[in-house]
Amino acid sequence: MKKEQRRAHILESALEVFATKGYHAATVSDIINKAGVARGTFYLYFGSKRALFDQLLDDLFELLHNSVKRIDPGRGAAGVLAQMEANIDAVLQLMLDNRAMLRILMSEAVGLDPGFDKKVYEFYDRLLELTSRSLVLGRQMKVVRPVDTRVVAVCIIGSVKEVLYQIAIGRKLPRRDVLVREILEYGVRGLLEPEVARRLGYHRSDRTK
Amino acid sequence: MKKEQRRAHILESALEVFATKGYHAATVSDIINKAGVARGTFYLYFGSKRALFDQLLDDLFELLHNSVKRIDPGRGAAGVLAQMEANIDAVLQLMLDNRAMLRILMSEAVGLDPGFDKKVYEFYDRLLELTSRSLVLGRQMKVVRPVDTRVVAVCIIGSVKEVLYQIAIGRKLPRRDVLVREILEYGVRGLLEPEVARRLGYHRSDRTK
Amino acid sequence: MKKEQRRAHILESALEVFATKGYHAATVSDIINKAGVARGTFYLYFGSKRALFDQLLDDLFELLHNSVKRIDPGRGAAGVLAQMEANIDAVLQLMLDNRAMLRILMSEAVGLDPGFDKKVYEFYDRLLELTSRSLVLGRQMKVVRPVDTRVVAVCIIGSVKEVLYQIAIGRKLPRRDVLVREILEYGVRGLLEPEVARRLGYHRSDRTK
Amino acid sequence: MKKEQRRAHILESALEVFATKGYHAATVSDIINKAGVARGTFYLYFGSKRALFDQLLDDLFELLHNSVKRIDPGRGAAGVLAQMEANIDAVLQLMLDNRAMLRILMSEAVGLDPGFDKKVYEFYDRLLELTSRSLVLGRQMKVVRPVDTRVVAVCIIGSVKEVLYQIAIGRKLPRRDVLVREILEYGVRGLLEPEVARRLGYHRSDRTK
DNA sequence: GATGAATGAGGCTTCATTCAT
DNA sequence: CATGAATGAAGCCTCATTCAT
Repeated sequence: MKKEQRRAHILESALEVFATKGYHAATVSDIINKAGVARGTFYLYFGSKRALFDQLLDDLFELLHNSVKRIDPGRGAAGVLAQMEANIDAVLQLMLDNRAMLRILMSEAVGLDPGFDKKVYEFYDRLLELTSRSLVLGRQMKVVRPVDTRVVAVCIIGSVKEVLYQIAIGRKLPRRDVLVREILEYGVRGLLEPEVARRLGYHRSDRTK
Repeated sequence: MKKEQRRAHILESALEVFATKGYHAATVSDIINKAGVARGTFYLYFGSKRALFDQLLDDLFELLHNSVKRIDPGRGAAGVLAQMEANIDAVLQLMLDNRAMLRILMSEAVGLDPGFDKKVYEFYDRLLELTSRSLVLGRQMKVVRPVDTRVVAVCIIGSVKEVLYQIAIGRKLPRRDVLVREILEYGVRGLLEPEVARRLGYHRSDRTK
Repeated sequence: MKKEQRRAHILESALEVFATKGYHAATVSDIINKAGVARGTFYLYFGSKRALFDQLLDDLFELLHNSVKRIDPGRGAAGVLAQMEANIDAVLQLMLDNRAMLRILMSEAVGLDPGFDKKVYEFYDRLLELTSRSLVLGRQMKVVRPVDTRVVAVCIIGSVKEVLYQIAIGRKLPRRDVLVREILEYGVRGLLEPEVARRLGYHRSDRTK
Repeated sequence: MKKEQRRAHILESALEVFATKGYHAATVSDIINKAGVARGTFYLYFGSKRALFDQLLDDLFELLHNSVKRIDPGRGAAGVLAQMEANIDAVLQLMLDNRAMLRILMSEAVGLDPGFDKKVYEFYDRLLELTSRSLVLGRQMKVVRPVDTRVVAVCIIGSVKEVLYQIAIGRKLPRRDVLVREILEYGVRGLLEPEVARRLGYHRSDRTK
């Protein structure tokens, strides 16, 4: 039991160090100093700095994955929207409550090396898959207009990611509830005034403008 | 003249190396080998590896910035949309034509260190500023419904960025024209069928659902 | 009783590990894994990895020493030869039956550090002393021709050692009885045909060729 | 040119360090301190401590190999003996003139790791091959009595090696000329007084004692 | 200007040994 | 007695940068 605590403690310390200095600038010395353990202890629990970061990333992805629920179409269009909202809210809440993890996801886990890239790629793959599926579902329910679901899924993920990224690099944005609402509305109703949309030919569902 | 060519040659070589191996994995040796110059020569043209990367990033940001035109409201709602489309198209074209730069932007320029973050932050700042301004303009023209322009600007940027990111990490997405259309339509008209939007109360422009 | 068994068990395990991986490449972890004891237990029985190896070497040298009997001159020239043969045979048998120890002797005990060298030096010293003494005895019995007993003793030891060394590094050599016979005959009668030796002036016992 | 000198200088310094402290105990710091070069310079010339030692060993083996000449049977039995003497003399001279190399060969190059063992094995292989061939030649010339040439070749090499080994670990032995004579005579005429050999049945060339 | 040999700070990792339980 | 988690000294190697030619 003590071991698991120790391990968790080192992991936490490393998380903070990585978030502050970045993966490359962070040294094992930084981590063990912060954790207050000996050098050897570090390697007792983690095979390498890289392996520890791997672990951190896996944990983060698992948390994120768990906070996103698959859409249940059973409750109609309004229900689907509510579920989408809940998902966005959960992701934002998770990441905003843990800025260190946010920085890891948004900065450190990017372009580290092919091995990491693969892991990140696969994570976004799962996320895109979930999103795409929801869009296809929406199409079947005649709720979503004809779109290229692959591309639009990317746009949706991108909106959430960018909000988080901007927060990660320090930009001040509104409170979480506003963020969720704006992201969602931007996605579902778009930017135009209904009246204008109609006038510009955006009132039909087909692609022939 | 000769000097400027040499400098450009080293810069190009470095771009490829950084894009292939990433900033940290790329060594000065890699760069001078690719460029075919001596080690000392490298430092004759660039103060440090870091300074060279700075230069590369500045160039990239300038290119990107130049490919985005400020929206001219004089040509009405349809004109504004066309200009937005042109901007998205220009950015995609620029980056798709230069995968090395795309990789730099999407991977290497992220989370390098606080100094770089500032540069990147400022770039996105200018971009967000432009986008926000367009949105405010749209509001004034009564074309855009009431939104939090700061947040929505982030969403728009995020959509474009994510499309580019997914391409950078190797995902196959449709041709550029499809991408532009989908991004734009996702943004301006949203996902919902007009009929559904109306039913769900998304037909009014105000926020009181 | 139990303690002595445990100690012996660790010693055996270490012997195998050292023979397989070599002294330096062998870690205490390797040894305790093979022995199935805890790390602390190791240090309960042996002061250090080095001390254990010392022990192993002492045991080996004692075994070897015991397998070499002092020559009894009482039984004439033929008896002396038979005793020499028995000694060589005993050493070969001992080492061939225990390849792990052979490897230790031939590889690991060599050039470890000045402290070990002393131990090894002293072992060979005793061996050379025994051999030299036999040669001196042979001279007194007028059986051995005039030789530099110190040097020739080294040659004799060298022949046996090299045969063992070649076996240790994996060379296929004939069965033990052939080895003993060849080593012995090489030593006592030399290489030349008696007729040739006579012709070349090797028939006299003195040094004036 | 300067580079080759630098390289040779580091090599020499390393040779001394290895001879004094042994391969494992010797650190790269020891070597660069002795050579008076920076750490990086070491790695400019040698990929690793191991690679440098490899080089040292290769050089040594080449020197040794060059100092051993293939026996020319054209000059009769006496000529063959003279050539054998010359070979032994050359090897002893080479090694005695360079105690550092002697220690490397006798101590450090033994049992280092499988890679090194192979190199050493192959060196002795070539040496044994040369020696065996000479023995076969001697048999054909009816100069050498019937022996197992493989085993006897090992004995011959062993005699020379052991003399060198004993010197390497610090034993005082006679001057080189005495060593050569004793080794040679031990090999060619054996230990017995001709008279005794005859009496014991060692006067015939066949194996039926 | 151009070259490339030389530098050395600093990083990661191993592993023999200790000691509280 | 036995355990195994913890320790930290010490080693190897990399690579951005400098500078004499």
